[in-house]
Order: sequence, then C-alpha cells, then structure tokens
Amino acid sequence: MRASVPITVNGLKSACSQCNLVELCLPFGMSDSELSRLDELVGARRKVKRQQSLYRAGDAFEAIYAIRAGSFKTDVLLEDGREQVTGFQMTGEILGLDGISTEAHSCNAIALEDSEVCVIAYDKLEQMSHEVEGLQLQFHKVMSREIVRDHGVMMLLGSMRAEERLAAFLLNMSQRFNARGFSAQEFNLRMTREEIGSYLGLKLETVSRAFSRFQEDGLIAVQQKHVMLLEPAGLKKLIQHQHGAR
Amino acid sequence: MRASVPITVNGLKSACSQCNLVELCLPFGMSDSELSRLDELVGARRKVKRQQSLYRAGDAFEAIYAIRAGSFKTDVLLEDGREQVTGFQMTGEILGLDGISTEAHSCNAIALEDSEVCVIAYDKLEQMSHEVEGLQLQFHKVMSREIVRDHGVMMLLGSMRAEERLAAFLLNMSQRFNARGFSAQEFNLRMTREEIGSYLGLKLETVSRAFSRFQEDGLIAVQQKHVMLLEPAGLKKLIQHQHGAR
DNA sequence: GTTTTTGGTTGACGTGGGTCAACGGGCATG
DNA sequence: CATGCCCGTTGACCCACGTCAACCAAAAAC
Repeated sequence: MRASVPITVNGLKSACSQCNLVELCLPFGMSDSELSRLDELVGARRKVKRQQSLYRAGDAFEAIYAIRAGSFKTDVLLEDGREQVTGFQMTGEILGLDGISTEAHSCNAIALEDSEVCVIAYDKLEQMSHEVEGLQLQFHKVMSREIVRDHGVMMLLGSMRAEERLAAFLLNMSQRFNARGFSAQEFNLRMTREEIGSYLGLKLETVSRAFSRFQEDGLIAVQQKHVMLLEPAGLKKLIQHQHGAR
Repeated sequence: MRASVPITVNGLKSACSQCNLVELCLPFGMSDSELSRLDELVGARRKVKRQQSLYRAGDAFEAIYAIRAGSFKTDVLLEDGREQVTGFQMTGEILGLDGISTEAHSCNAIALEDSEVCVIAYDKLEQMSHEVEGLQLQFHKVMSREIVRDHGVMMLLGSMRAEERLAAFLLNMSQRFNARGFSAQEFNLRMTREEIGSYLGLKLETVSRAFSRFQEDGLIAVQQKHVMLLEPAGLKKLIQHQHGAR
C-alpha cells in the first residue's frame, strides 16, 4: 500500500464554532450546544499542497476531511491507466466518505491548489454520533447528498451531449461559488481542461471547443481558467431542450 | 406532489433474525442481540407489483426499504423526457437513501417484477442507531457502498466503450446473482435492453448489437433475457485492455 | 386460439465527438 | 530576463455509436 505524501499537521485545533463555513459544512443546522461538542471531534488541521494527495486509493480509512480552504478533485484509476475524475470539491465539502464501506479508500483525493482540511477521526465521529442528536442526522444528510450528486453526474454522463454537459458543469460551479460568497457570474476554475473532460466523459479538445462555441454564441467569456457567464439563462436552456440528443 | 401507487401492507412483521438475507442486507455483521433489536425497527412489509413504483421523485421521505424479494430499478427523469436509470437493485439491497438529504426522494424506484420490501421508518432508524452500536456503522457502510458503486458507474459511463460497458454490466450481474446463491454462469435478466441501455448510457440497438457480438465471439449465449456466460475471463479481458478507447 | 402489443434483432446510413497534429501563450524555474 | 514545459486552441480526418426503418418472436390481451 503506497504511502501518501507526509502528513503536515500544525498544532492548531480547528473550532467549528468559530468557522465561517458552518452553513456549508457538516455542522449545518446544529444547535450552539451541539456545535461546541463538535469542537472536540474535529482534530488537527492538515495542509495539502497543490498536486499532492490527501489520500490515495488503497489507503486505510481512518478519517473524513472537511475542506477548510482550497479545493480538491477525486479520481479513480483503471489498471490500463484510464482515469475518471469523480468529483471536484470546494470549501465546506466533505472528503473520504467512500472509505467507510471497506475501511480503505477507493479513490484518490488530490489538491487542485494549496489547501487545508479539518481531520475528523471516523471512530470519534461514530462515537459522538451516538451522543449528539443533530450530528448523526447531519452526517447522514451529507452522505445522502453525495449519492444524489452522483446520480446527477450519471444523468449527465449517460444522457447529455457535450455542450449540455459543459453547460451543466459551469452552472454547477457558478452556484457553488455563489454559495461561498463569490460571484456567480465570474470565477476562476481551478482545474485543467483535461480534468474537466475526465469528469464530463469528454476529451480535452472537446471541452475546449465547447468553451469556444459558448464564447462565439455570446453565452460566456473565457480566457484560460477565467470564466464569465454572460447569459446563464442561455446555458440553462441548452440543458433542457435536447437538440436531437443521444 | 404525485401520489405513489396505493400502499399495500400486509400484517406480517418482518424478522431480520429469521431472514435468510442477513448476510447481504443491513444487518450484516451485527451480533445476535443487536439483531433481535433490529426486529423492532423493521416495520411491515410492502408488496409492489411489476412496473409499479415504490416511491417517486418528489415523494416525502419517510422510510428506507430493504428488498426482501424481487428487484427494482431507480431512475431520474429530465423535464424534456430523457430518462437515466441510476441503478438496478436486488434482494438484500437498500432503496431510498437518496431521500435523506432533502427529506424528499430524488428518483423513482420501480419494481422490475412482483416484489416485496421491508419498510424501515427512518426516524426509528435514527433513534435506534443511537442505541445499537453495530447498526450505525452498518448503515454508514451501506451508504458508503452506494457512493463507491456510483463512482464505478461514473467510470463506466465516462471512460468505457460500448462493449466494455456491457461486459462490466454482465460480470456485475453475475457476481450479484452468485452472492445470492444463484449460478454465476447462467441467469435471467429482469430488465429490458432499453433499461440496460439507459443505465449504460447507450441506445438499445447498441446494447443488442453488443450482445450479438459477444455471442458471435463465443463469450456468452443469449436468448432474450436468458444469459449464459461461457467465457467470463474473456469478458474481464475486454474491460482491462482499452482497444483504442475513448 | 387469435390478435395485438411489446421487446429484440439487424441493416443502412449519418454525425458527434474522438484522434492526431501543429501551434502559441502563460507560468514556473533558474 | 531567458528557457522550457504545460496548457489551451484549432483544424482535418475518421470511427463508434446514434438514427431510422424493417422485421420477427414472445408475451400479453381479448
């Protein structure tokens, strides 16, 4: 079993009750008293540099991670070298849920930029879920949301055309940036065209062409990783009407 | 909110401790004493006839379901009528996990044949998870397994060719029939070519042609829904070597 | 038992997106 | 400030799969 990049723990304990991500993260909807108990649960923070992995497929499962700063991708590799990006994660989102089932991680989590996560030891989480009413429910909701999200991706991969996929992707990113207090119209993507393509089941050239097409049509303005959504409604329309779709 | 098909409850309480599906179902790995407590949790059974729905997207979420007999598909519909089958479920598998996140179901669960499920009220499950050590862990594992499974489907949809997808599908079905005490070599599919196609992101004609191709190549023998795997190793090989894949 | 419907197979043809290749700009490194 | 690599763009070509259509078998309905 491959070792991950050396763990970088700084002494600081994270405090959920102080964190400005509560509304997006695991603690959402929990009472103040419950929240203070959560502070016990969350262990040290861990920094992960760009391109380094938080965990790799096969690693023993010990903790889940809440993203405090930065962003990640998760991917699965086939023996023949094919890679599939299964998701992009932003601040407040939870990583590592795949590991519970077999007590080993089944995918790789790689930082798209220098990032920091809160380490939540799984055995402690289990234990505290018995005690703290709201924590169990919240945790279940986080897992369930991941399942629903995955179904959305399956819909996208199974029955949408290239431009529909990219439109759905851009609108999703926009909505998530917005939920974090950033502009919904303008943002910087953290991933390459190849990573977007892998996620959307397309080749990077196809992603690039779709970007160019959207720009020609006046729907967006792109320059490298910088994206402006000029006509979000137009992108939404793209998704709804199948043009003679597959 | 559309009403589901009228609920058919027969008075019989299910008893996990008596059920021959324990090894596949939620109770897996739980102690005898824990198992007897589970019997309290599991409410009445419910029968669902072929083509009828157990729940529909939008229905309020109240319970999860363990399949006691029969099989189901889950699907998501887009406004424009496109359908994506997100999974096929067999005995012992759990349905309804998607509903936890928003307290409403996000997909439809439809019986592929006359079936029966155990109804597990979610509020009771939450409560009992606080008390019964093994139940919480088991439930988390079930959810996590669903996430891992979904990642596998994403891999399939995002980076495999038509024949690879069908080969993976057949091997998966084989393995699951086998886990339930049926032959791994020979089984009857419960779903149509169109449903398989929707699941695999292919048109039914493509599915049909891939079946025929496998038969020509001596890998399988198909007649309608009856499938015999003559050379499972050949199917496995198909998945591993990309032939110049997309 | 007959009719109708549904599901599956196969062929001919079209096309969306993959493949291959050339090129250019940004950004990191020294 | 120079160098090199990575990333993104674009064009030309091609092929896997979708589309359309005909046909047949099995199962359901009458």
